[in-house]
Amino acid sequence: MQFSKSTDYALHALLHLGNSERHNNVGIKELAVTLGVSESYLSKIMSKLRQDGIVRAVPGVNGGYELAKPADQITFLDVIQVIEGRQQMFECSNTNSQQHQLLADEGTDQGHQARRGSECLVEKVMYGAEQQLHQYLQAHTIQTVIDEALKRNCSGNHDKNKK
Amino acid sequence: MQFSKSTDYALHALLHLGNSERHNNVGIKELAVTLGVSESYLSKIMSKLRQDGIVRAVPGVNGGYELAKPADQITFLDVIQVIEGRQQMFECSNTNSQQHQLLADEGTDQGHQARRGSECLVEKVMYGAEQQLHQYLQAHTIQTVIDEALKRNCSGNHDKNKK
DNA sequence: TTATTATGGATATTACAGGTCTGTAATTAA
DNA sequence: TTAATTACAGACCTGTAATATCCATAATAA
Repeated sequence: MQFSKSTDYALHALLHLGNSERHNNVGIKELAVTLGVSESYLSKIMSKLRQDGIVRAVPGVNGGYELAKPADQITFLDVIQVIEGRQQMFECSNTNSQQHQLLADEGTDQGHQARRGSECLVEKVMYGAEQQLHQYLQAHTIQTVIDEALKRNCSGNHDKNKK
Repeated sequence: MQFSKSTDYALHALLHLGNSERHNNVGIKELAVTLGVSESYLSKIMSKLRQDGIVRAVPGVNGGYELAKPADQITFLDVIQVIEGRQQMFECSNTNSQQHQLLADEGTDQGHQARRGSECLVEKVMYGAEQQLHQYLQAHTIQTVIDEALKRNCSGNHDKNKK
């Protein structure tokens, strides 16, 4: 139950792109060095982001990556779903087990979402939890973090002159 | 980014125990058949639950498992953390990268929780999201689901006479 | 004591995250 | 046009964790 490193890389890469938006674009080499990860691997991740319309890539000399849309329109949820996939975090392994016969008996199939077969009550709770998570992740964007960083730098530097 | 099958098994097993609480305890054999999983594997999971004080186990003839505390005191979060572990879902891989030097500059180490080194802003967002998830999971217990099942059975049967 | 039941260790198997390498395509500078 | 640069796609490798089985052992009740 952990987010993959790829998600970590993706988020940090986007943060970097969002930060240096005045420069046209950033090459994979610079990104890789900044994040401390190999170019080969990072390029895989960037490709995914490109295929999903999060970044734009220009090949050739002086090419590189740039955000495909404003930083405040790229939510954490977007990024995570591109990298981790869109399958739900919990799926009941056997909705047909005796367990469900007992509990749901003949589970009133007008239920919530008319999923395949009778719905699992455990899955329902887990689904609700996931929605909570998604809601929060959707409310936070790349821009959110950039703003936070700027704020911190200002309030941090004005009397934090440690020399 | 998926919950393991073990978590699925654990939750369903506890649900079963909570349901047949009037009977003293339930053997691994019955549990395994009910859930449609092998005894060997399920017993590993039950052991974890026992070590964490979620269930009690009695060996010997007519032995088995029973809930170690009332079903409304066993939260989904409890169960998940026993099975999946208590590590946080997201950890920034390199807090010392150039990335963080740029963004956090010298990240004001009176920060939120005084974690090791300067705190990562990405991690901070992810941590917030995880808290949302935990909050929800903590509000739902084994009893919650049992109640839901009973409610559904009642309202489902009174005019759902499909024959 | 004996049958029963859970426990723990060892071991296999599989899937996947993480990562490297190579050749190809696209673009720009010369 | 050519050459250098850069992203792209695919094949491939590797270690680790999830899933699962089997067996020997300990504990308990009849």
